[in-house]
Amino acid sequence: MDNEQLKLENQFCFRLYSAARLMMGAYHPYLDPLGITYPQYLVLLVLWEQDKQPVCDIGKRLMLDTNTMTPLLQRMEKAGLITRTRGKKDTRQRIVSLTKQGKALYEQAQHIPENMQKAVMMPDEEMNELLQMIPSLDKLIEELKKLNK
Amino acid sequence: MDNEQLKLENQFCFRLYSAARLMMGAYHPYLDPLGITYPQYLVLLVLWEQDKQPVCDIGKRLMLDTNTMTPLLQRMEKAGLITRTRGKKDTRQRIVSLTKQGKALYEQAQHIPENMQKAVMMPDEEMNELLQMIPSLDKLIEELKKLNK
DNA sequence: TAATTTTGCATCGTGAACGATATAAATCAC
DNA sequence: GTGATTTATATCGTTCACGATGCAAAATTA
Repeated sequence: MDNEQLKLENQFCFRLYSAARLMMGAYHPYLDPLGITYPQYLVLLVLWEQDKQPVCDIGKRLMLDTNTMTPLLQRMEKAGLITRTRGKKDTRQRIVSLTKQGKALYEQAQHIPENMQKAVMMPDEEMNELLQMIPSLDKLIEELKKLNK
Repeated sequence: MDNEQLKLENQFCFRLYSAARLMMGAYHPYLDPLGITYPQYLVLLVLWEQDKQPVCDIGKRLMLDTNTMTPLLQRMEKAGLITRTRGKKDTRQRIVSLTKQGKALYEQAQHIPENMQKAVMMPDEEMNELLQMIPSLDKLIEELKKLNK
């Protein structure tokens, strides 16, 4: 079994997969007190930017289909973070709105990004390396989006 | 809601999370014919490098705990890819071994890495950008591993 | 307008991830 | 060697991710 490309060490995707998992784990200390999970945090980020969006718009931002979004939003509704009302113009749509509680979490989330940054405790130099990855990641994501269609 | 750091656009983790998901999706055309999932592919990569390993060693390589590994391996055993035998020296251990079928998949997996690379269809320049990310990703993973302990 | 296609959402089933908890075997401390 | 601790694995419950399917409303086409 000597195909170098088939060694775990040489798998780019495994690194992405691991980094994403570990990163989500690192959010736990900051999201647990708010009673939300990482995907729920992402939904809130979208709604904090713009309240009252249909499910499909949120899904497009997060690149998630309704079979993932619907149960996720149902849990958030049960938790009192959002409401899901019928669209007036297009009655198929479910308009997702922040509740008072969902809006209130925004204040508590203020310091999550900087706390995360501090938590990783990387020297500035390494932090810059990460920031330099962003354009490459974005290009990759664009390619993969095309591929997954 | 004007905290720039709390915009989805500025979330490094969201990019990781999305890239990892989409990348796994891109593996589908190559893994479906083999009847395996991406995490199962990772287990096979580890076993193809070195057969007959206890669960914890595989878990360490993949950075996954037994609560993820055990069900994953049980499914792979049911699919006839591996066997799980008791360790002789340490009877607590489960030694995971490739079956004939599990070994045979190695041949079928030979071209997955290059096919994936072709599928993404990135110009060499962008591919190099991705390869340049590897050291930074590895550093990040190391930091996060410490953090998740 | 009637027929067709597309869109928006929901449901179901399966496979991960992972926190919490349990259990037995191995190791350590004294 | 006995008691305490650690280690290796397993189980359970919850939340995601996602393929497949269904359905009704909207948009398109005939």
